[in-house]
Parts: sequence; C-alpha cells; structure tokens
Amino acid sequence: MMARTSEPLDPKRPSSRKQRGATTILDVARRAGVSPMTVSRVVNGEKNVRPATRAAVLAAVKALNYSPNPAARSLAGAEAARIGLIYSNPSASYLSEFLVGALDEASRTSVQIMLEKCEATSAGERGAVRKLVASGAAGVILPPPLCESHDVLDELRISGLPTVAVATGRFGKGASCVRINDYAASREMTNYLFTLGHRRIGFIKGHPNQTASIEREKGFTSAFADAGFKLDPAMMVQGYFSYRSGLDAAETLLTLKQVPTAIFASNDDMAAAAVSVAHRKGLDVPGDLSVVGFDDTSIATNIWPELTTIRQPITAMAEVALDLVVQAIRNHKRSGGEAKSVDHLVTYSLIKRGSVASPKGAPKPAAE
Amino acid sequence: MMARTSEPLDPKRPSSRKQRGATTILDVARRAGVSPMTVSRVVNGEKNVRPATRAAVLAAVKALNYSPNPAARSLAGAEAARIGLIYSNPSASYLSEFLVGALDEASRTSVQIMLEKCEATSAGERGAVRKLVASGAAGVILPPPLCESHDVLDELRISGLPTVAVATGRFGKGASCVRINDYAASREMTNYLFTLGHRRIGFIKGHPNQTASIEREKGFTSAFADAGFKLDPAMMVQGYFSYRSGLDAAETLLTLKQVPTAIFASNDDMAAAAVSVAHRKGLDVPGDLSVVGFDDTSIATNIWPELTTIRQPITAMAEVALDLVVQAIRNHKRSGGEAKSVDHLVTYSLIKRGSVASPKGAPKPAAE
DNA sequence: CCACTTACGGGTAACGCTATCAATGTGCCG
DNA sequence: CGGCACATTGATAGCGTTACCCGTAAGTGG
Repeated sequence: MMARTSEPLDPKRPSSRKQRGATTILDVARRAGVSPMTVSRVVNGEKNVRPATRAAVLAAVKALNYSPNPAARSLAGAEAARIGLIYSNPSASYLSEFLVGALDEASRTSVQIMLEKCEATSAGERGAVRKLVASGAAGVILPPPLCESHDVLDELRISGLPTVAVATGRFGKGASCVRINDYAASREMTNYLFTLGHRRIGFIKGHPNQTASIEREKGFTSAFADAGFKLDPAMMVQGYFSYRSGLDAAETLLTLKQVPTAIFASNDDMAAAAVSVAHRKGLDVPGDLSVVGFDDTSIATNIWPELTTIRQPITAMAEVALDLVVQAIRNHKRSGGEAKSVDHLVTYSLIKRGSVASPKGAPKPAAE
Repeated sequence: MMARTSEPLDPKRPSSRKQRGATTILDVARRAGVSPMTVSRVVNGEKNVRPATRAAVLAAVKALNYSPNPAARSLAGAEAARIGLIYSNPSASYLSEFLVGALDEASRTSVQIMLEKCEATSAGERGAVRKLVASGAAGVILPPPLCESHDVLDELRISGLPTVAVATGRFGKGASCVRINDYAASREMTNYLFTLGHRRIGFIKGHPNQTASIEREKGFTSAFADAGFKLDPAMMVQGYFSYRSGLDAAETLLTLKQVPTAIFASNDDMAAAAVSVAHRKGLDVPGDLSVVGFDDTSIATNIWPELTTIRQPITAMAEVALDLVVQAIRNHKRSGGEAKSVDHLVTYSLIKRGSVASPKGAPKPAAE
C-alpha cells in the first residue's frame, strides 16, 4: 500500500461545519469568565452558585441576548418528551378530533407523538404498550375505549410510565384522567326531556364494562328518582355502544305494549339506530318519538333529523391530557417518586337539534 | 498528592449516562449491517443508495420501530422540516384516517406537522395558507375537499411552497397529487352491478365542482356505453355529497314510474341516505333495491345493511403524500429549482358487503 | 490546628444525528 | 489495461447542552 496520511487535517482548525450565528452557552461562559457548566447552572436556576457568579453570568446572558438551544437541551437529556398515544377502535370522528387536539398541543409544546394502533385482544394491548416503551415513550395518553382496559393499564403500571386517560370514569388506578361529568350530563339531558313533557323515556345502556355507561345510567335513573316520576324497568334495555346493538335495543323498546315517547341512547350511534328503526316502523321523529344521543360524534349531524345530544369538547380534552402527561413526566424525572394522579373535569354542553319535540297530546312544556 | 486515577474508567463500558430505551440510528445500522450514515441517508430519502441496501435498512427500521430523534436531528444541522396540513371539513372518518397516516409517517421521518383548520370561505382559506407560511411551513398537504379549492391552490402557488393534494382528480396546477383512479373504480363498480343482473341503475352524482365527481360519473356512463346497455337519463340525479342531498336524490329516483333496481351513489353518505329512504318507503335492501357507495367511510359499516363500496386506502395515501412533500422540500432546497409535480396513483378495492343482491326475477348472475 | 463536611465550580463525556470527505467499488473510454 | 468519472458506503467530527464525577475552597467542631 502506498503512503497514506489519514491524519484528519489540522485538529486546531475548527472551521469545518457551517456557522449558525446563534450565541451559544460557550460564548456566554467566556464573556462571564466561567465554565459553560456554571452558565448552565445559572440558566437552569440551580442553587449552588455564588450570587456574584450568578450575577456575572446573568449579565453576560443579557448582553449577548443568549437563549438556550432547545434541541441541544433536550438531546442532552433534559427532557425526552416523546409520548405515546394508543388507540384501538378507529372510531372515526372521535379519534379525529382527539388527534387534532393532541397534535396541536404537541406542536405547541414541541413534544413528539408516537401513534400505536392495537388489536382489542389482551396480547395486542399489552404488545402495543411494550412497543411504545421500547420506542422510548416517556408517557402515554389513552383515548377511549382503551382507557378502560385492564391489560393496558396494568402493563403501563408495570412500566411505570405516567399515563393520562381521557373520558374514562374510572379514576385512580395510578393514571390521571380527563373527562366530563357523565353523571351530571345524563341527568341534565333527562331533565330536559322532562321539561318537554316526556315521562315514558326509554334508555339504551352502553357497554356494561365501561365506566361511562354506568355513570350515564345512574344520571338517568337518579333524575327520575329526584323528579318523583316512576321509571318502568322495561324502559331500560341493554346496548353495547354499537349501531347494531342500538337496532336491537330500539326494536325491543318500540315493540312494547306501551311504547316510550322518547328514547335516550347512551351514545350517538345507538341513537341513530333508534331513529332508523322508528322510520322503518313508520314513526315520525320527532313527531311520534323523540331521540337523544350522547357524544356529539359526526353521525349526530349526518342523519336526519339531526340528533340532540351531549357534546364533549374532545379536542380540548386531548390538549389537556397531553399537557398533563408532559407535566407528569417532568415531575417523574425530577422527583423520581410516585406521581399523584389528578382527575380533571371539563365542561360538556347539551346540544339541541331537531330530533326532539314535546310528546303528542302533552301539555305545552313548562317554561324553564 | 495521593495516587489518582483520573482515567475515565474502562472506555469500553458505555454505561454512564441514563438509559432511555429509545432505539437509535445505531441500533438500526447494526441490525441492517450498514453504517449509521447509510441509515440516515435512507431515512431521509436521499438517492445514492443501492435498492438492496435501502430495503435492508427499511426492514430494520420497521423491525425496530425506529423513529429519529428530532432534537438530535435539528441539532446536527438539518433543520426540522415543518409541514402544514390544512383541513376544512371535519369529515370525521376521513380526517381521522388521514391524520393517522400523516402522523405515523411524520413520526417516522420526524417532521413536524402543523394543523390548520379553515373556514370554507375564500378569505378563510387564504388566511389559513398565509398563517401556515408565517409559521414557517416548508410544504403543505391538502386532504379533500380543500385540494380542489382555487383559493388555496392559488395562495400556495404564490408562496411557492411544495404542495401535495390528496384524492383530487385535478392534476397539474403546480401541485402533486395522490389519488385513486376514480374513473376505473366507478367503472368496476358499475360492471359488478351488471354481472349481478342489474340494468336499471340509478346514479347519484357528487358535488359538481369536485373533479372526483366528474370522474366517477364518467366511469359510470362509460361502463354503460361499453356494455352496450341503454342508460335512461332520468336515472342520473344531482347530489352534493351530503347525506341531506342524498335523501332528495334517492326520493327522486324512487318515485319514478319505473324505479331502479340498484342505486350507485357517488359517496357513502348519500348511499346511506338512499338506504334510509328505501326503508321509509317499505323497500327491502338489498331484496328490493341494491345500494352501493364510494369511499368506505365509517358510515358504510355503521348502518344496516352494510354498504358495498369502493375503499380508498386513505391512511396509506396520507403517508405517501407526506413523503412526497418531504422529498419535494428537499429538492426545493438543494436544487432551488422548480419541483416537477407528480401524479401518484394508489390502488383502490371494491368491498362487497350486504347492501347488494341480484334484482328480483333476474336470471342468476353470470359466473365471473 | 487537624480531620471532616459542604458549597462551589470545572473537566469530560455523552445525547443521536448529519455534513464532510475519504475510501472503496463499477463501468466506460481511449 | 490504465485511468478517470461516478455511484455507493464508511469514518470522523462536531451541533449546544447537561449529567456525572472530582477537585478545591470555605466552613465546623473538637
């Protein structure tokens, strides 16, 4: 082989890379006559720095108009800020709004979101969590219905990742959550139907193992109890949040000897199914039957008549959730200790649309 | 002074800093049997990499679920690409799938996505683009229906940003696009109805100023022409892609003296409306009337019977779109010259579900 | 005045990636 | 068949910051 000088040029010449004009921590350090480390300490508000030194550094910072490079900072280990988002049911409208919120907040706080879809099996759910952990997630947010999954929550607890569940009723369990007050919303809807004169109201329950279902049912029954109206047990039928289950439930309700004047479904899909069944039976909505839903998903406005329903501010909830995880991650890192989970309630709203009217032959609704 | 070993321990042991589980470019490189540099090249879509090598790297990336650390990337000098995503119509299911695709690809290539919702007015659309430009977007992707908007496209041309439109039929205009072949898909669907024995097929057109509408209509009529069947002009009615417009259109079709045996709606919402009208008129679907849609949005499976329809791989299309913008941005930067726009076709599929059957009294469908 | 803790500040090595350039391999021309 | 252009890949050196580990100076008790 011939002579080779694999000497990497003159090591003194630092002029290899491009020059970005930004002032660095090194510039500040030189000007203040200290080491970069000390500057870092001052900038980050750590304590063990003599006031005089601190002042000198601060002066230099100001003079040079220095501001730390966030990329370098996060690279150096300050905060990783990659958070995972697991979803299972591509429940279209919900997921979309949720993503919009999460993304928006993510770009604002410059955290990276990692999406992970998972099958609704135990193995699938646990696998998704592990995959996220392996990818370096520092926290996780869970939209429904995963936020109710034992497998997911359990696996997350094992991994010790800060977790925020959205729209679950189940609070505690080591995860924070962001939700509306399903119970109160359901009561309010029921009372609204009361004020219109409805007394025979059919209720289609949600999936029995989701907490929100239970809350919504409780709100409904307690409204009856508090108003002193009698609630016929035959008016409560089981549903599972799917359109299909809504068809069956509505069929049951509308073939009773004494049919209801209104149907309150635990979500919009089932409410839409109820409208469809009513139409097939020749009933006018809302003339012969009022129908209300819950969630204000897109189907609520994609059918006719449009559904009166409860709106959850999904986008805002996702933003809050993301915010909470980021905070949790920060605490987790500094203190290392157990993060205490929080329960964040956001406000819902009752959206009045065309699927509701006073029952036929009823007295004019009482003024509110 | 006493003995001091300021030797930094065993230099082989890299175990000093914290362990973030994240997989790094080094892991990928090792697994693929190449250098980190090559991985970087592949991930960033540079050209001078042999296809075999590229494939190996891609496989490793997938296997390890690798996603680049944006902090490190931007620190190393490549400024993080920020790309804008403007949407107007929160058409739930579509947007959701679209976002999933875009986000997924975004985390893979570690570009930042900036969401921007806009009103459907000229000012709103132009404002959204300007806002994105002001925020430092380096490129834009447009889901429908914005990809058809003159205002948006015009404003983008002015700003000179690389743009990729998804699911538009309008190609050229300085923007690249990703789409399916609406014309061919529509023909295929029509021919499918032919094979089942349908000859009297009602067609509900889409919004007249969207290119996809026109393509779909052309596919329908040309299938008739090629098969040599006569197409009754009364069978073609105007719709506007909304559920509401579908109700009116279906009403028109089903009150003709000679009703169709099948209805082909230009999208699922209108097809769902047709099913609803049929039910209200006491017609069985698919016994008395077959109904097919287009797009395979969530409503297709949220009604009963579920709709036979054309599925667009929305998620994949979003991924491709993002990829194209990123490449365009890179070219834009390197060459500075005009990026030539590309027309990327992806494959659709005909999804057969329960809303279709042979017409009553028709001969058994010909074997395919 | 000595042993011993504590406050302060510095040196060094990553963090994960890409720019740059050197070192191969490949093909074509004279 | 030398050699030169070009395609492909690897090695090295940072990007700006903080974590970790040690010195040194200053305070403390006996």
